[in-house]
Order: sequence, then C-alpha cells, then structure tokens
Amino acid sequence: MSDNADDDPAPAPGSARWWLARETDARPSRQRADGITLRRILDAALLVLQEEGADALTMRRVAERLDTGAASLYRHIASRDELVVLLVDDVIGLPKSNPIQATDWRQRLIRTARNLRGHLLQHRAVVPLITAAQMIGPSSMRGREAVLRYLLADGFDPETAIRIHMTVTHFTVATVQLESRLGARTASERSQLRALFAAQGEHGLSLVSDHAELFAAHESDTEFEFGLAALIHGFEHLRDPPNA
Amino acid sequence: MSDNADDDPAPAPGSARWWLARETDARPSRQRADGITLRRILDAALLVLQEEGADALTMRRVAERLDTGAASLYRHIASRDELVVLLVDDVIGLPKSNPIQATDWRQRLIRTARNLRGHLLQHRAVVPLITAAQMIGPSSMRGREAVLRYLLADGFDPETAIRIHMTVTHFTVATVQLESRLGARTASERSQLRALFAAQGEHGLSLVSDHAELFAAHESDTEFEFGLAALIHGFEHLRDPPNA
DNA sequence: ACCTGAACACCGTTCAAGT
DNA sequence: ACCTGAACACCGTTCAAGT
Repeated sequence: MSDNADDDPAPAPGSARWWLARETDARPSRQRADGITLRRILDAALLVLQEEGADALTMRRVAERLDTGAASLYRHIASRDELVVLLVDDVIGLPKSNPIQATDWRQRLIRTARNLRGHLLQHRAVVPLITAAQMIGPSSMRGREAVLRYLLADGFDPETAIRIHMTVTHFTVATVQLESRLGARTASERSQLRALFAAQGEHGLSLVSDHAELFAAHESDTEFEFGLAALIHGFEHLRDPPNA
Repeated sequence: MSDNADDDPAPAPGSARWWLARETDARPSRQRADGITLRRILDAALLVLQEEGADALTMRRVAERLDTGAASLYRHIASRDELVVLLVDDVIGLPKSNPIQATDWRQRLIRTARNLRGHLLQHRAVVPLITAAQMIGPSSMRGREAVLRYLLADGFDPETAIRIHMTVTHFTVATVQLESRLGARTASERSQLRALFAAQGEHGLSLVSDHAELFAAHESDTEFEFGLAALIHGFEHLRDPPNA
C-alpha cells in the first residue's frame, strides 16, 4: 500500500537507505577461508586507483591484485558502485586529524577546510569519485560532529552552524574536484593555456585575450584561499546572536 | 630536443592544447554523403543522456539514434571522450542569455550566478560530466568575456575581477555538481536521510543525531544563496581601489 | 574515396559446475 | 557450503572488406 520508496528492493549505493541498511545488516561476516576481506579489497582498489589510474579500477584488476577472479569479489560487495562508495568514504576517513587548536571559530574553520583540502590533494585519485551521495558515510559523519561542536560552542545557532559547515565543506571538496583533472600544471600546459586565452581575440573576446597572462597564472590554491576568506567574511554578517 | 609536451601526438580532449588544435584545424569538413554531422551527433547524444541516463551514453546508442553504426561516428569525432567534452561545452553555451540589467556589480554577479545555476539545473544530465578542463571551451570563454566586462567597469582591477569570476563560477558549478546525483529529493528520501542522521547517536555522534531534522531539511538552493551572499559580502572587503 | 560490418580486447555481473 | 571458471551481454575502437 505504501507509495514511497521505503520498500525499494535495492537502494542505490551511497544513498541514505543504502547506508542505513548497511548499519542494520552489520553482521560480523564470518571469516572466509581464502582470507579475502572487504578491508583487503578496499586496500587493493586504492592501490589500483593510485598506481594505474581511474580507468584501471575494474573488478578484474582489483581481483588480480588479490590473486583471485573478479567473481570472488561479489561475496563481499554487491557491485562495482558499492566498491566506489565504500572506497570514497574510507579515504575521507583516513586522516586521524589531531584536534584543531585555535581560539577563534574563523581560524578553526579555516584550518579544518585546509586539512580537508590537503588530505584530498594527497589522494587526488579518489577525488573525481566523490559525490554528495557519498558524503553521508560514517567517515563524513565523524567530521561533521567535530565541526558542529565548535561552531555551536562559538555561539552559532544550529541552523546557521549546519549551513556554514555544509557550505565550507562543499566549497572545499568542489574546489579540489574541479581542479583534480587538470593535475599539477606543467610549464608547458600553462603556456598552452595562455595561448588559448590569447587566441580568443580572434573571436571578439578582447578582454579574455588581453588578460590571458592572468588567466593562465590563476592558481587553484589562491582561489581556494580567496574564496574561503570571502566566505568567512560573509559568515560574520550572519552570526546569530550577534556579538553585541 | 624539446622536453615539454608541446609535441605530444594526442592532446587530451578538453585540454588547452586540444582546444587550440581544434581552432587551427577548423576546416569546414566537407559535407558527408550520409548527412551525419557533428551537430547531429551532439543533438543525438544529448537526447540519449536526457532520456536514457548517463550509463546509456555509448557510441552504439548514439549511433542508433542516427540510424547508423558506431564506427560511423569516428569520422566526426576521435573518441568518446571528445564527444563528452564537446557535448558539455555545447550545453554550457546554449542559453542565449539576455544581457543582465542591473546597476550594481553585486546584483549582476548574483544574477549571472543564478542564471548559470538555473541553466545547469535544467540540464542536470550533463552536470556530472563537467570538469574544469571543459570550462575553457568556446562557450565558457564567451561567458567569461561578459562577466569580466562588468567587473572591470565597476572598478575592480583585472586580477581581482578574474579571481571573483573564477570563484563564483566554480562555486556555482560545484554546488550543482555535488547535488546533481541526489536528484530531486522525494519525501521518502528525506525521511531516510533524517533516519540516517538520527542513527548516528549510536556511534557517539550526539550533535549530528540531535540535529538530524535540520540536516535532512538542508536545501541546496538555500546553501547556494547563502554561500553566494557570503562570498559577495567577502568580496566587498577586497575591492580595489576601495570606494573611499 | 568514403563508409561500415565484423572483429578485437576489454568491461560488470551471473550462475552452473566444481570442490 | 562455499567458491569461481566460464559464459553472457555489453563496451570503445579498429580495420579490412565492401561500395
């Protein structure tokens, strides 16, 4: 009789329903004879991703690293999509971030965002795989709790605190994500970029062409710091209750 | 003797070198007998994407729409990657945006960003395919020229203007991108989300659990407007020369 | 000269057959 | 009962054979 999706037989990997089902089913999953575990699959997948690139992340290749066939992986995960979701959450949770010491909420927000950015940049390979759907896994939840704690302690009301947290987190992930496929820019790539901007004059885009040098010089580190500083300036106007 | 990549035989689709090579080779590409053109391929691809989803965007399926075989597409594009890059730039360029009327740079920035967001939301299917690499195609370049024009006219120095443009554009695209895989949230999905947040109490995350309702209620429209307002507040502090 | 069917080297996933 | 080789239904891309 239900017309919602609560009884959908197969929730999409990464969705709230999927994570919930996962908590419920959290059976210890009796040790298999062959010694293959979810942990080993995730480790193997991360290695494939880092060493061979995104295109190489196939069930067959991961299985190869574990000296078995692709079919064997299906005893531990239901699909390749699940593997990706679990891998992303796993990597997001890796940094045993030492608690952030700072007296000021602005400083704590900035350091938290920089920590996340630094961590993501160290794991560039997984960044393109991150979607909002995956940012509700256990690792993301732990990060949320910590940020929420200090924003509330600093006098923000819960609604504003959550909005600030979401905005900064999404901004940080997104900045890394949009730059991740460009990779580290070589001098040659930068000069190609300058040439491309300069060439736009031929299509009547004189301003883009005139400032080709500045566009080519644009650094995503700078953009991140600039945007983060602007956001935090903006948040001060929205503080509640005002510090008067 | 060159140790840079300028003579790399096959630049990656979407890279500056690739776009540059495309401008140079801009031969009119003599009409084929069968009437298949790049234009028709892009239109067919967009239809496949919108009607059948991301997984259906295969060379075979696009070719089917044009009553031919996959091999025939390779006379017009070099690879599937090229198709995706061209499709994304094509869609970004679609809106014949009527020039934005506003007296204030803040208002113009806000309307430009909202226009872009609205346009992307109307073409959700292509959003996950956007990367920074594609945002240097001809359509993006045209948008850049327009934004740059009014920021410079409003007294920003070129470096700041470019930074503001890049930050707002990336923020806007990224916000849509992170939410795009969640799709329109149904009441059921929202209640699942609330349940997931509420369940975090069992893992010691009491703040996340206590505010489950607020997290589940979080709207990406609100986040977008909140972040955009905060960014623009922040930009005012960085204006150069100051309006004194 | 142009076009494309058929083939190649892959995929994710399933399941019958083995242990 | 558990595991997995082999098969199925797909991919993107190539190229020899056709027109």
